[in-house]
Amino acid sequence: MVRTITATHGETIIGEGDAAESLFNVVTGWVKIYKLLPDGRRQITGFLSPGDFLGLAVNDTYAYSAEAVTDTQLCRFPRKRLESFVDDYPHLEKKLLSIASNELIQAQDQMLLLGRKTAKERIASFLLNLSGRAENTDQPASPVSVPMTRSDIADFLGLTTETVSRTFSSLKKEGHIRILDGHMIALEDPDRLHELAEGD
Amino acid sequence: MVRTITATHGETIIGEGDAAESLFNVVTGWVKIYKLLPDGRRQITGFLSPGDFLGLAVNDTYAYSAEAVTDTQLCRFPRKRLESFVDDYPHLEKKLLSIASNELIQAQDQMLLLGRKTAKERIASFLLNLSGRAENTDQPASPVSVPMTRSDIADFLGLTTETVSRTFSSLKKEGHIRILDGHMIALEDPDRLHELAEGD
DNA sequence: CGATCCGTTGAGGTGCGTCAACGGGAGTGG
DNA sequence: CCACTCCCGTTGACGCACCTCAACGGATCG
Repeated sequence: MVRTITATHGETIIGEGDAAESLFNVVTGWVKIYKLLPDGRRQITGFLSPGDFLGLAVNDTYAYSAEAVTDTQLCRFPRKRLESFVDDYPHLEKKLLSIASNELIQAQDQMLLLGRKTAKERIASFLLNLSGRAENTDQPASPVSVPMTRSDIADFLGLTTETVSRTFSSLKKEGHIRILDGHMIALEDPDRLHELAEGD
Repeated sequence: MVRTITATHGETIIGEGDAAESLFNVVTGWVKIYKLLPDGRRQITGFLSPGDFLGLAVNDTYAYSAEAVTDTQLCRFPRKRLESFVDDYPHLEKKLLSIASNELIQAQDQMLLLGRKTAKERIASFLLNLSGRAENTDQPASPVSVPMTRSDIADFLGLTTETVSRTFSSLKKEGHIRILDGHMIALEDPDRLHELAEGD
C-alpha cells in the first residue's frame, strides 16, 4: 500500500489542479507548497519538514503545487486504498482531523503575519518557527538550518528577496542573529526575538 | 446534547485562550473570527455564515476569538459529548475532516490574497467570495449583502478602512460595482471582476 | 439633542517594492 | 583543470501603493 518516492532539489511533486490521488508523508528533506496567480506572482503557503503530511487539504484535485526544496524522500499513500484502510481504523481518522486542525491554526498565524506584521516581525517569526520545529525533532533550537532560498522565504512571507536580505542584515547588525553561512543562522536571544516577532 | 444560543451584534462568543469546550454551528447571522497582536493590530481570519462551523481548529484552547457581526443564532455542541457521539457514527468524523480540508483550502487562498494581491484585487476577491457564498445558500449572486463594517473588511484583507473605502469608490467609478446602500452591493460584471481579482 | 460610530475624502509621509549593479559559488563543458 | 555561465545573495538609489492624520457628514442611540 505504501511506496517510498524521492524527489531531488527543485523537482515538482504535485501540481495545482492535478487529480488528488495520493497523500504523502515527508520522511527526509523539505518541501514547499505554493499557489500562483496568472501573472506569476507566487505565495508559498507552507514548508513541510519530516513528519508533515502533503495532500490533506484536498477536494478531488490539489489546490496547490508542491516542490522539493532539498532532496527529499516521501511515503506515498494511494488515496483510495488509504480511505478504506482508515475506515477499518477509526482512530486514524481522528488523528488526521487533529493534524488538519493544527494546520488550520498554523494557517491562521500565517494570515496574521501576512496581513498585519512588518518585515522585521515576519522574519523574526519565521526564524522562531524554524527554531521551534527543529526543537520538536530533537535538533538544537540554535543555530537553525534554513535550507530554502531568499526567494522562497520572500514568497512565504509576502516580501521580496531584497527586503528579506536587508532585514536579515539589519537583524544581524542589531545583534539579534548571527549568520554562520547563508543557510545556518544562530538566534542570539530567542526571548528578544519573540518580542520582535510580535511588535513589542 | 445540543443547545441553541444567541449572540447580539458585537457580542463575544469565544475568546482566544479560553478552554475549548464547545463546537458551534452558525444557524443565522454572521460571525467573525480574529487574532490580535499585543499592540492591538487585528487580523480577521474568517467570516462565518449559516452552516459554517466555529471551533474546529482547536487544541485544548481556542487559538482565536470570535464575535458576532450581526445578531446570530448558533448550535452549541459540548466537545466531550460530541466526541463520544462521533465515535458511534464514524462517517461524521469523515465529514468533519472534509470540512477542515475545505477550510484549509480557503485559508491558503486567503494567504495568497494577503501576501501577493493588490488592494483592488483583494476587494474584488472579497466581493466574489461573498457572492459565491450567497449563491451556495440559494440567494442571488448580486446584489450581495455585506453586513460587516469597513473596519472589519480592512482587518480581513490586511488593509486600512480608508483604503477599503477608496477602493470601493474606485470600483464604483469604473463601473464594476454599484453601491445600493453601504451594505448592499451589486456586481455589474462578475467575469470582469474575476479577472480583476487575479490581476489580468 | 448631544455623543458616538461609521463611511468618505483629501493631503502628505513612509515602508517596502522596483530597478540596477556586483561578487561569489556551483555546475557544465571543453 | 580551467573558463564560462547561471543562480543566489547583497546593497544602493529611487518610486509608489498604501498608511497616517485630519476633517466632515450622516445615521443611530440613549
